[in-house]
Amino acid sequence: MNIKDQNKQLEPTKSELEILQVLWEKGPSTVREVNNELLKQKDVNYTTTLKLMQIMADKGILARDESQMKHIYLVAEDEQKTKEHLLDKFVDSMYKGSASKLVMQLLGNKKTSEEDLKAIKEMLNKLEKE
Amino acid sequence: MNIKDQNKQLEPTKSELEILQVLWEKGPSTVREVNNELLKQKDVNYTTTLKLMQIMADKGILARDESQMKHIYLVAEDEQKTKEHLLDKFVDSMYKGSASKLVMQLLGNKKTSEEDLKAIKEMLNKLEKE
DNA sequence: TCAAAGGTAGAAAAAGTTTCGTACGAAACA
DNA sequence: TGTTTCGTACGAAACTTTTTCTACCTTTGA
Repeated sequence: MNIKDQNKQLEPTKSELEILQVLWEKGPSTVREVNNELLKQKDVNYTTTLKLMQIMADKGILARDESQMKHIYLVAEDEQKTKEHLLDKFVDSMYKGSASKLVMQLLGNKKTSEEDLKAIKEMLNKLEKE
Repeated sequence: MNIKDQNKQLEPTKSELEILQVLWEKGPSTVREVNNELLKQKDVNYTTTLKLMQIMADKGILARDESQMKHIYLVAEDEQKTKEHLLDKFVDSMYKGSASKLVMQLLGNKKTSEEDLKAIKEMLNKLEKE
């Protein structure tokens, strides 16, 4: 396995990410459950979701419990770790690794709410004390 | 053109993003120049880069000056705007739109340097005064 | 002038991702 | 028991993205 392949394992595709998000939120689920969630956002066939989740299981992104007829899928990797990796990649590629640049953009963005600002300030204060 | 298509225009693919990054950094360039930069990161054929940039020009992501034999390509969209859009999308999909969650992850990350922390604090102070 | 080097363009192949059709097994139940 | 419902598996089709091949034009310089 070369470096590129290693990265690939850590880089879910767009559709895979949608499924991961459902599983992160709902916890271990059957294909049917995941598909029902996805249906709230978009039109998608049951077998499509099934196929995708099977592929993800093959890749090692998901694990599954096959002891029952309705297989239960769960995320194999740690959610925080995966997000951290994706965030890192994003910061690196978009802001040359500068976290402050990203935050600057975020704060300059109208969509950043007052609450968010407050939460960020509190976080920094807390960090400072440590 | 439907909404999905509009979004698509704003969403460069992975390879397209690599090219955008070069152009953001280096400014208007020829295909050869861009390709040389890309070669520092990965193996890529000249014609591949050419083709990609042609496609991007077709899509309107890039503009080009054809007055000379060596066409000069430049980014058509505003860099900040594009990054903002991509960041928004990222926050939405990964952190359900919560900027503070993203920052929290960023700060918890070992890769966030002291300088970054300092810069972020200053930024917040500045924002507070306004 | 002619060959070599370096450029663009377009078609098509290759690779990757997503979607769908179909087959078939297990459970539920009239 | 038979039929309906709900599940998985698998292959192929459809679509998107990336890469390559080839043709041909322009510039340069021996």
